[in-house]
Amino acid sequence: MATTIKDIAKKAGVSISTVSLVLNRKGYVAPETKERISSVMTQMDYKPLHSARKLATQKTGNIGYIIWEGHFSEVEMFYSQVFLGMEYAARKSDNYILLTTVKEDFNPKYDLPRFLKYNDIDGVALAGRVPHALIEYLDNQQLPFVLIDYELPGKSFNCVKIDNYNGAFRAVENLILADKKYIAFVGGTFFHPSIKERYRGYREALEKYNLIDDGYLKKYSYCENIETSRTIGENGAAKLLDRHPEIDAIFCCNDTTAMGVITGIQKIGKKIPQEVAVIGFDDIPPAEYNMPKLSTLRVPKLEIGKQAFMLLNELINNPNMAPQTRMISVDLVIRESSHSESNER
Amino acid sequence: MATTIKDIAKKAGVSISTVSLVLNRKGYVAPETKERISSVMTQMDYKPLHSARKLATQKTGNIGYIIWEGHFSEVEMFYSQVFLGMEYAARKSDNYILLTTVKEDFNPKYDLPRFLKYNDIDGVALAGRVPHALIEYLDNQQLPFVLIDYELPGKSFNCVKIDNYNGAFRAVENLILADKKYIAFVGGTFFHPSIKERYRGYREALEKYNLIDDGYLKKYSYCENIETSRTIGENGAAKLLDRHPEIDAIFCCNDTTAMGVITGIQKIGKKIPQEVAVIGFDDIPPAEYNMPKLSTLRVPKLEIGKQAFMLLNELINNPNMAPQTRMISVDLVIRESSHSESNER
DNA sequence: AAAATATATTAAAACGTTTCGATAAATCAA
DNA sequence: TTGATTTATCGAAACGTTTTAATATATTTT
Repeated sequence: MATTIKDIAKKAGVSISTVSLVLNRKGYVAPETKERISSVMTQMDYKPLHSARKLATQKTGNIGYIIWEGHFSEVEMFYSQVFLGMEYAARKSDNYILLTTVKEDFNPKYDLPRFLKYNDIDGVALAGRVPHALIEYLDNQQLPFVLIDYELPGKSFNCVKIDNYNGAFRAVENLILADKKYIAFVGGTFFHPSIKERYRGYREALEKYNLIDDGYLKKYSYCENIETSRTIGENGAAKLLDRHPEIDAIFCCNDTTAMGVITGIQKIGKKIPQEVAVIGFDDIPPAEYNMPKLSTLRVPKLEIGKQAFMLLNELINNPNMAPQTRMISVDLVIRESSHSESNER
Repeated sequence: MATTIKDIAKKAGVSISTVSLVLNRKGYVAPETKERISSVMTQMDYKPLHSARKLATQKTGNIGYIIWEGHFSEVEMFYSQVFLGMEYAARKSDNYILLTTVKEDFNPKYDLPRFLKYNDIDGVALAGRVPHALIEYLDNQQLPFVLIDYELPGKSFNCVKIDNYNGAFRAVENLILADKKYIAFVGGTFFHPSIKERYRGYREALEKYNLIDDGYLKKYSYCENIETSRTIGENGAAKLLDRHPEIDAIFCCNDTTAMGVITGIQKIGKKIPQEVAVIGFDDIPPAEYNMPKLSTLRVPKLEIGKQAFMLLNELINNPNMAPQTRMISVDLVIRESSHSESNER
């Protein structure tokens, strides 16, 4: 039915091998032959059969993308952008990305994603916090994998990380230079190393300017030990501002939380950013459309996906590569929810 | 390297064909032989090679899932759940879902998703509003496809639809029975037939109870002709309540908008639901965690995905099937943002 | 002019399955 | 007992590529 390489060969008056050569841009083939073959290919709308190619080359051409089910449903704005980044990168090469989720009570014995169970992938990307049992499994299977925005203390794996520490530091420093004196932190679960790092950046910026004293962190930071969400932000802002009305800025562990913080502040009736400034982290799509527009640290999510893909590709072609970690830096983008430093003076 | 069907055959002392038969649960094979082969398979951790299978069966085993890029980034809470529903369904069969996005200025001549360009799929699911040029292309190519939560006036395609009309009708009726007198509508773009239908349900419920007069809709409905989002809700609530303080309930075209409406109302300082009740549509994950918790129409997103997958499968196995549309019904779930009918009396 | 090298093309094997048709043994119907 | 049917197994072709090694011609080097 569909045209095959044979049809092309016949019509172009050459052998199958030659057609294959031009298809793969390999070996020597005379310019005029190449030209003729190419034109026959487009003319006959030839599409090489994926499975046949993959069978011959002994690659699957697939890359797995695994994420917690909860993350995908709730924090997804972030990780689905990363997914898109991988997808875009994959478009240029010959790969498909298979996205799947994994349950919170994952057990590698029973719940293995199909593409792992059947070995239908050349490599795997793990997005965000992910079951450790899964990481272990991949490590044992010698399957190439990269961690995205996650790491395991002690172990050194291939990973793509965000420069959380410096981003947080810069944000808080910006608030300080904008003359804010009581800068609070609102965040969610500390299980995630990224959140930890953001908190550290916050703390150390305060230290640098000697703003921190014994009780400071106890007073001014609010964390609920669940996945970060808008609700945490709203609760946090309410409680914090109630107990400590002197707070004039809040740095949030991410944008979702920050948007919650903003509605929390607005309900109390305080002006943003004049009375309380807010800075988030991530720059997810709605941050820009929020009212007021959210100041935040732009994490280049597509770029992260791209880097993950490229790293994974290297790894696939060179399985014995030494583990590599790529650090992605972030940009402070000041919008309406905080003053820009320069506006301030 | 990896064990092949040959290895299994040799070790089990049978032919390749027999192994294939047990692998595919086909034909006659003696119970004890089957048993022996099976145990050899698990023992040797045999994983049939996908590409070889697919080459032999002449199927790709892939299904494409296409969505507008903007939709995926913003309205994604909804369509990504539908995607998950397909993924779950696909897990039980032998399919992978390839998710890809398509740009707003899509042109089938240049921007064709790779899996379409190379024919790497057996069928395609189109999520939500999607470029008409794409639908046309698929139709011409005779590729099996289903529309999810979308339809084209005039043309009859395979699709999975939400019972938008009845859902909206029931929600508004519920508000009426809870003694609300001035029920507004806030929504986004009418390009999407689902939104249109929700609006129609709203209107006809009012008609049924004779609440509607000449100027009603003009007065009480607010729509911005862009993709629906939180911002529309906030703007809508602000303007509507400013001009018409008598409004005591707002029915929203979807949850995202409804959550925006809620913050809008809260900023004005009105009590929800006592002064203004709010009902959304979709029941996306954050609806439940909103403050107050959002009353809404639960759309079974996973079920939609599942139905789409099943319909697509039927279609793939029987390409000449008459176009079918499956209507998925919705449930009214009353939470804190509106009174339950019974609470009211 | 011979030898070496670069260019151009191809035949055939290989990749790991499924499936068709053949064969043979076991069971059943007459 | 014979012939038909069911049960069980297998050999071989087919699926559409890539790739290796061989062959042939053209070009360059000696």
